[in-house]
Amino acid sequence: MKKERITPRGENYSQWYLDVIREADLAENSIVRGCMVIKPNGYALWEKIQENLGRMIKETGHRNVYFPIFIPKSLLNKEAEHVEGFAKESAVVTHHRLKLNSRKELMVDPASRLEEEVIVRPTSETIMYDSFARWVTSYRDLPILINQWSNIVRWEMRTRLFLRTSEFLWQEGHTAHATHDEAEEEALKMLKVYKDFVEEYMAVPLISGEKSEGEKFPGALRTYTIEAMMQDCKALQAGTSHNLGDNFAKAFDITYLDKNNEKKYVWQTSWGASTRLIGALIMTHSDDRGLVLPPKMSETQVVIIPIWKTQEERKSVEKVCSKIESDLQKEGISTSTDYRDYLTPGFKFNDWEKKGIPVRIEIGPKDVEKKKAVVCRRDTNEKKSVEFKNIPKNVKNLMEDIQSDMFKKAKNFLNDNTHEIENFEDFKDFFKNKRGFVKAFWNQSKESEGEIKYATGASSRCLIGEGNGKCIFTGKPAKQKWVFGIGY
RNA sequence: CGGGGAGUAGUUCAGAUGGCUAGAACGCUGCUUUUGGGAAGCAGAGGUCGCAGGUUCAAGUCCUGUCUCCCCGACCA
Repeated sequence: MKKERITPRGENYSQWYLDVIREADLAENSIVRGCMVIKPNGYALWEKIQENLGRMIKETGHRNVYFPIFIPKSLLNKEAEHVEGFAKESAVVTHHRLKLNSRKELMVDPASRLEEEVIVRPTSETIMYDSFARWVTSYRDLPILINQWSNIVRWEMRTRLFLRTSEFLWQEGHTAHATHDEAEEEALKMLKVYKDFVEEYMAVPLISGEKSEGEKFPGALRTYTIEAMMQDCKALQAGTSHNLGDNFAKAFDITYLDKNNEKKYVWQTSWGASTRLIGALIMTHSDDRGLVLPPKMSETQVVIIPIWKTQEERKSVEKVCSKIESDLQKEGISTSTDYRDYLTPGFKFNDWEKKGIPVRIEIGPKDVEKKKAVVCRRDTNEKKSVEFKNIPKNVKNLMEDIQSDMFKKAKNFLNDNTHEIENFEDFKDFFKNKRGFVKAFWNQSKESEGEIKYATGASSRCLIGEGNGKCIFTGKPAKQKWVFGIGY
């Protein structure tokens, strides 16, 4: 029996998002508050990120490390802004033992109270930089270029699968350099790596630039961001890269002797991207039939659906399927054939559409006879009949077409919903009725940012360029052009 | 932490003013017929009605307490 389609976008965007995740079997809420269970289909997406972003991180000279999940409270306390930024969302370990009480119930053993509480890492700057202080003594030890794949805990009040969970997976890079300029170059280089990965592999178009004072990372000198636009026109911060200046070097006493035997502080960067990227992928491309995956992010790129009535037909169809499957694999295309015999073809079509598999090939008795198969692309639902011998080449081209068409479609959407606005009345008017990115000149200050947010719900996303114009808020001459939007 | 809503089968929910053996749909198991866009019939399995008290001849339903979850805000990748 036909079930209702996935909730249409627009009516209830957040419900639609959750439906896509459920129907594609990516993840579910855990019984642990605010945490997420990532199921195999969802984890496969994370593995694509690890594989490709991970390779790009290594290619830029960084090596992987692992630091403890626990951070002594005293370490977290060392950088003033940093503490303040994370204090409100920390999970704290206070005891190390449980015991059974007289009713055989488990309880915390009060005798096991830790002398110093440890914090479950909300990010690893502090625990890593404590080590950096010992690793660095000479200019010859620099630069330090490391990366860590790990989980992170931030005790958020409100959570949402992939976008904001109390525990999430991420990658965090940490570097130390001899000079400010070298650190700045590194921060920008890694922002570029993120942008390249997200646009090229995930087909998610971005705007990128520096964050405002109010939005920057606690403890950073400057924060750079990549921002994506979701289909409800809200902005999603998809990754950040920070120039930490010498703030942490001073707090953790990370110093080296330079060529002139002078003691200097190091200059640092950190940068991270998380499972939120998966949320960005889902919200950028999915439609009312479910998830849509770009070929470069899909574990299975082509699914083959065999169709038969009689056992004889089944034999000849399966023979053709396995030939086509091996032909495709020779072209480097990952395939899967759905041989489940207790389901109808219609059910399977729908099943794989919900999962976002880029291309479906239908092969039945009619096709075997004509030596042609029906090839259907997920992103446009376009079907065509292709001769068996042409399938490998055809599908290979289709992979590239889908990848670039998905990017173009999302890019057009972003452009169509980006506007230039020059005065605050129009600005307020815009966010009253619509959503999207607004480019405007702005003399940034924490106070005006707060007032803009109060009046419109929008906040600055990033600085995108210089020029001459009038500040959107004060009307005074301004040189910086910013992008504003309603954020996730 | 503010404002709403909900806890009943694996899932989504229905069970009005208390009343017979607690229901449906989907899912699950078996058999049969099906199979080119979410198949159909028949037969089954599956429940401490969130938890703890109380009122009553009788509580999923009323009262008190308590816990949890969801949605919208404030906070954040």
